[in-house]
Amino acid sequence: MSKNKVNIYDVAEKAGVGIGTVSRVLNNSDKVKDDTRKKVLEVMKELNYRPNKLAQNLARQKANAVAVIVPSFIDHFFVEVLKGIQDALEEENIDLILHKIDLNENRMKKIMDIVHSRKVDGIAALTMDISDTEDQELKDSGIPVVLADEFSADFHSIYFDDLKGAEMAVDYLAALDHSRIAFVNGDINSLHGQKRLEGVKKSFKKNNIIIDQKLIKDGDFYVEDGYQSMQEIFELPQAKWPTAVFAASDNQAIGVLQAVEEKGLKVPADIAVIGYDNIELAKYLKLTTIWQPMYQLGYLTIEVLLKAINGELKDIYHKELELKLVKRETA
Amino acid sequence: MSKNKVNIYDVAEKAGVGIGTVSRVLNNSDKVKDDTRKKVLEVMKELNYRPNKLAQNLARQKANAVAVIVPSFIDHFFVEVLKGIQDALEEENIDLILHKIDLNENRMKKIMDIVHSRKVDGIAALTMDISDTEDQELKDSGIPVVLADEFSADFHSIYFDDLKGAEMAVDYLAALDHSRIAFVNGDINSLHGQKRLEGVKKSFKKNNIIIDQKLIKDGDFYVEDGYQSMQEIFELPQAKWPTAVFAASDNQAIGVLQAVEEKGLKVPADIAVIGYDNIELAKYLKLTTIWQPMYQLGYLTIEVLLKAINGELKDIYHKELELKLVKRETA
DNA sequence: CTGTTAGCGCTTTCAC
DNA sequence: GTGAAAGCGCTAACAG
Repeated sequence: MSKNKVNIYDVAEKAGVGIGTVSRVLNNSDKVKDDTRKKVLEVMKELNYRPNKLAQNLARQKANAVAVIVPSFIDHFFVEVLKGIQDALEEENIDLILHKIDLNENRMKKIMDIVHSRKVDGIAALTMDISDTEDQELKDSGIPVVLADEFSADFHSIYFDDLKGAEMAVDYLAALDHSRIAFVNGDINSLHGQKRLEGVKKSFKKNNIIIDQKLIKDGDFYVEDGYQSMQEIFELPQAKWPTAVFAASDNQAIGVLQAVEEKGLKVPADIAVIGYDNIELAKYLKLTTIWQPMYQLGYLTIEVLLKAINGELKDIYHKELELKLVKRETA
Repeated sequence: MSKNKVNIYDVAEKAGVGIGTVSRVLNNSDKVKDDTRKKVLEVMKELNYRPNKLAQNLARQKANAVAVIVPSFIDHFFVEVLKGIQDALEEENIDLILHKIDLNENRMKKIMDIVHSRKVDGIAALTMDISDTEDQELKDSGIPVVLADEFSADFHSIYFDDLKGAEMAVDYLAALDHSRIAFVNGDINSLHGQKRLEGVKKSFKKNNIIIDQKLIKDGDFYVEDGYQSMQEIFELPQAKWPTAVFAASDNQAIGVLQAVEEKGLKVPADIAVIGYDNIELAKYLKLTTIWQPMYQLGYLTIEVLLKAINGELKDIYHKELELKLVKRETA
């Protein structure tokens, strides 16, 4: 029977000290005589004592955990970010409570539930655009929040410049002498989708490319959406087909690649393809893409969140992470 | 200033009742007069009161959370499983605390730390083979544990039959008249690797295929390992090349596909490829593979864990999930 | 340096 | 039905 029911009183009694002293050695207080510390430590080991974190947390009014909120669809993008998050958290020995929030449900209510539960000291939200009307309640709660992959004037945020990224992609295609360029966009209702579209248009204008609305598709950021969009493009008269396509995510680029291949066309000879994200797989697919440093995003998000929790941040922290073009073989 | 500092006493006072009553309505106790309940509920809303879960948990001696332990490498396999886990958990409103554990570190110590922290009511461990010598301590702790994708006589476990799966894959290749078959295995030190190798050998024997050790590779379950293994195979004299390869994971199959393609060879005409897992991507790569129902694995794991936590499980639960061959175009 | 005491915010008997 | 009081296991003053 080693059902660990031993608590601080048991240790104190057996060591012949008060519980205050036990608590002190637990918290590495320097004001404990070496002898007593040693004695207490011994008893702890003997009894196989471990502090009850639930009790510690309640007494300290600190949860020693953060919530990470992800959209319901965990895809490659989030996996990369999560890795960064986990690594950053592990170094600090802080628990990661994973919550997923569907786009269609009452997000702010769920978030506020998390806040009020007191089970976390802070929140990292991935790709959650919080509308201005919603955010007041969250702001008022005073809980540290950092937005990853989303900008907000009201919260710490770490983000990429979607416009710039899209522009970069199309510029590259244009430099390769493509003038019939399709854009397979993701969710046009998201800020990401809108900004990327802006970037595409900006580049088109700059490079004197005439916009063909039939070559601009939107859907979502998944593989099937890319596949679907490309299928639709192939329904156009062949003369209208693009010589290059920019997909708003690597996932979609994979779908595009599939569709192109099924058509018996060659990449990049017949149709060049450039993606967005640089997920791990992109390397193996030899996909040219825009690299969003996702791991770094996750890691930095936590670093900032922990600083916020520790009150080390006076102002709202805003940071744009640099995008990079990764040239491989599809464009 | 809405910094939610309101507690059960505030509510009790304002409602003109004792804290016991407030607690009762909080817990939907039936022995509260409708009038008082209504009154208390009103005050709660008015004060925007939410129970402090930290305190609830301490008083109840229950964390309302489970730990999910994953290996440090979160790949597509785990993402699928995680989805199932999350869905199952969400229905029960239980928190998911994600821990990663590296293979090389002191796993049991980390696990026992989690156990003793009291922050979780149970543990779901993915792909963790717990050695017999280690498991005693965990068993003694009495905390509910369920192993996913790993069998153990001592713990609830939900698993696949690796031997059968590998056999199935090679049988299929043999039925396609392949007799020079390479096996690109994963970690040979893992039970999975060993069992799959057994399955391959069993099928070889059954189908009168002579084992060529040069065509049996091992490494790890990642893309690069598959790529690497295939490269090594291509270093053999061309006459020795296989006409088909079975990869122990879809990740590796992707690597194999790459290597084959770079060689200018056609799949499946020159070399057929079959994978293992059926990750989401497999569909788009048209990869023939052995389907391990990963989502179901995650979902069931949580269902079992919650039952164990609620004391609804008398015996150790063991369940083998069925594998299935998914025929697509690479073999 | 160390013991004692009062919380942390809730649940849960135990009386009335 | 409901209030009062005693924990849950720990931290953090407060004395000495």
